[in-house]
Amino acid sequence: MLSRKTKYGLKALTYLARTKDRGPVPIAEIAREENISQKFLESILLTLRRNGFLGSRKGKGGGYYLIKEPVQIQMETVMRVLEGPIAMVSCVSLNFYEPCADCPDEASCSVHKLMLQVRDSTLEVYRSNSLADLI
Amino acid sequence: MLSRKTKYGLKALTYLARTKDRGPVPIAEIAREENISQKFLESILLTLRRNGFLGSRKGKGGGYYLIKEPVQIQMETVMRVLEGPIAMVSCVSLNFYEPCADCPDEASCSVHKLMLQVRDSTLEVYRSNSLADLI
DNA sequence: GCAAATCCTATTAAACCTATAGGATAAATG
DNA sequence: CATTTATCCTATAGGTTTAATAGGATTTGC
Repeated sequence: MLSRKTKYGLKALTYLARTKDRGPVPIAEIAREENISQKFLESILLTLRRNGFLGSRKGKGGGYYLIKEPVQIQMETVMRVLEGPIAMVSCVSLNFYEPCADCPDEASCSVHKLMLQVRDSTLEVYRSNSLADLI
Repeated sequence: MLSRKTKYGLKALTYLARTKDRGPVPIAEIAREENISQKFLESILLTLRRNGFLGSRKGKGGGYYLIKEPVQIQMETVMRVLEGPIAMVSCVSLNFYEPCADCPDEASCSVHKLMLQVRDSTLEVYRSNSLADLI
């Protein structure tokens, strides 16, 4: 299941992409328009900023804004930041690899074999979608 | 992340597919060979039996066994039984559909759009793999 | 100075996952 | 028929994660 964090993060990014000519947008507005708990969204936008997707301005007239073009924001990166590993098991993870404690041999592991295919096909979806494609 | 329940369930099914000519295999053997907690595996095999994948025999010489040919056991079905919905959000789920409470319009929802693609590509992997393919 | 906003940490409440406990039931065997 | 082997079944503990909230500190614009 997709976490709400990711869901809300994607919605916020989309919202900011749609309003990108308007300058900084306050959290309160995004939360209201997208039906998201404001405080929760606050922490999500913070991580998106810390990970280089968003810029922010404090004070009156402030808010969040995209610091890249929507076309340049790949879902692969977004998903890793919000949701974590794309792979369903760590032993097939590209960025978060870890061997399974219980599994003596990856090459002969049925779970490994199946999850590798799932990872590859999911990755292809994320790689072929930028933020611009979601609008 | 894949739950351990699913992981163990897949390993057990694979084990039973490999030993399918030997008749019923006791839980204890599978647990030992695949490094799985026996009690936990017990409950997993129970659900697999209740869902029509396995048969069982009690008492001495008893155990679990496949009641279909490995080729006929599709990963799509197995995954639904063990892991639940294949979709990452309920609004794109084929078998567990539920509308999102916070989302006024699916057609224009970016999350919906992306997750639909992920579901389709994942589904294709599960549909093109039977238990026989994992051995 | 005041209001509007982000920034940041901590805490709670609920849900879910993994594993275990403890026995009930059934079958095979000598 | 007693013993052993094995599944069957329910309940529950313990831990982890997630979602949301609380409460204030800081910065900015006017």
